[in-house]
Amino acid sequence: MRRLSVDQRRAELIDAAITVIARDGLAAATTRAIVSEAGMPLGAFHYVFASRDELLERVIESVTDEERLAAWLSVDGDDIRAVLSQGLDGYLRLLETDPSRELALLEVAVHAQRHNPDAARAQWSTYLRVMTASLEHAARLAGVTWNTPVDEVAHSFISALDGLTLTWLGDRDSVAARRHIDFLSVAFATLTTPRQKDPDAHGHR
Amino acid sequence: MRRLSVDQRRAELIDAAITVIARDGLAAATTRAIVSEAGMPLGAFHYVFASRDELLERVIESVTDEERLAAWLSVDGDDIRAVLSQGLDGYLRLLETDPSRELALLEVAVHAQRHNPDAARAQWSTYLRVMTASLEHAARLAGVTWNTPVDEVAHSFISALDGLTLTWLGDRDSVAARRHIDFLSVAFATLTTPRQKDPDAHGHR
DNA sequence: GTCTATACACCGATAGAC
DNA sequence: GTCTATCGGTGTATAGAC
Repeated sequence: MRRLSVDQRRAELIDAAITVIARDGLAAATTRAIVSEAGMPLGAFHYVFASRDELLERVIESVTDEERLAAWLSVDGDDIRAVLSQGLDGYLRLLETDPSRELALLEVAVHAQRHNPDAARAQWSTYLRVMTASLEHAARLAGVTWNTPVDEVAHSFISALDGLTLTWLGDRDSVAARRHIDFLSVAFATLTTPRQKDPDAHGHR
Repeated sequence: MRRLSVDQRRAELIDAAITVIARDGLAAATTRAIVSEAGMPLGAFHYVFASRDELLERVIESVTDEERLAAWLSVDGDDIRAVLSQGLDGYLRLLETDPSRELALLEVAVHAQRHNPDAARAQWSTYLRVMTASLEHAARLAGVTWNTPVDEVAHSFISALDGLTLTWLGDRDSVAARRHIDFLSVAFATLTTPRQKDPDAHGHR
């Protein structure tokens, strides 16, 4: 009937899988539930994916952590503490808006950790790279430089973000989460030093 | 043959379930796999539990987060930064020793988040209470007081611990984790102030 | 009370009709 | 290329023998 390209079908199935996992959990995301969500017959599944596991791999890969970090693009201001705080708050708002989606990503990540450690590690590298770029962007905005290697800062920041996510999903306490964000902003701000725009302004020439 | 009390059977099945989940993952923890691990016939399962879900509920309840916090009991020293660092490092060593167990706890927690939010919240309260006590203990050891409400500090600390866990499970980078621990120790130390042992030593009398 | 045997639903995957 | 019908296997739960 409807004639779709293989790539198109793959994309629709990946999308449908994320929807089902977010709504009903990973265990309920059976091949049948996924094709039903996508409005396709069961046969279409194994026509474009070798197995359910292969689909889940593709789900991991498609889950761009950049999504999580999109909040960073809209921040501004010249105070590093405020910039970090805005970025974290933007992410928290994302979390509040769609908690079950974040829970779904967590489920898939934990599943991958056990069933496909290599893919999980690779995804983690991407996450680190994007976070490093975001932190450099934030420092540039606020007119500061990181006084600690930025990839080390990024590691700590990712850890803080993971913790914020897990804790909020557990207690749904947004007030406490925002207090925590304040604490984190101050803590990370101590890893920066003001940047001299012009060496002559402070120089020894 | 062997005559066991219902309570005894329940405890053995819960224990077997944790073993199976740690080894093979939550999805593989079927009733058959669990009774097999416990050395019981399948019929014994539904004799003491109404369903697989009921068992998983009991698993959540039995998973004392106090385990995670046991590391705190062995720390000493009179520098708050060092005490916090030791506590976190002790937990990291626990994580390094038995990663699949922590992964199992994470899987169960995520599952509970979706299938039994109330139990998950209750468990979280316990966690917060124990962490609060640990932090008070740490401050006493180091001769300082928290200058922020201790339950707020505990919330942040749990978030940091959750992040440490999730990040380490993702990248298995112990060097980076220990650098992060140093950062956290310094950051949390700023929330304390030295305590006067004796008012007269500094007093105005 | 304890355990064996089995019912019944649903899983992933495929063969083969169209 | 697309989809229906079905296979073999495994899941939870239970009925009934001991």
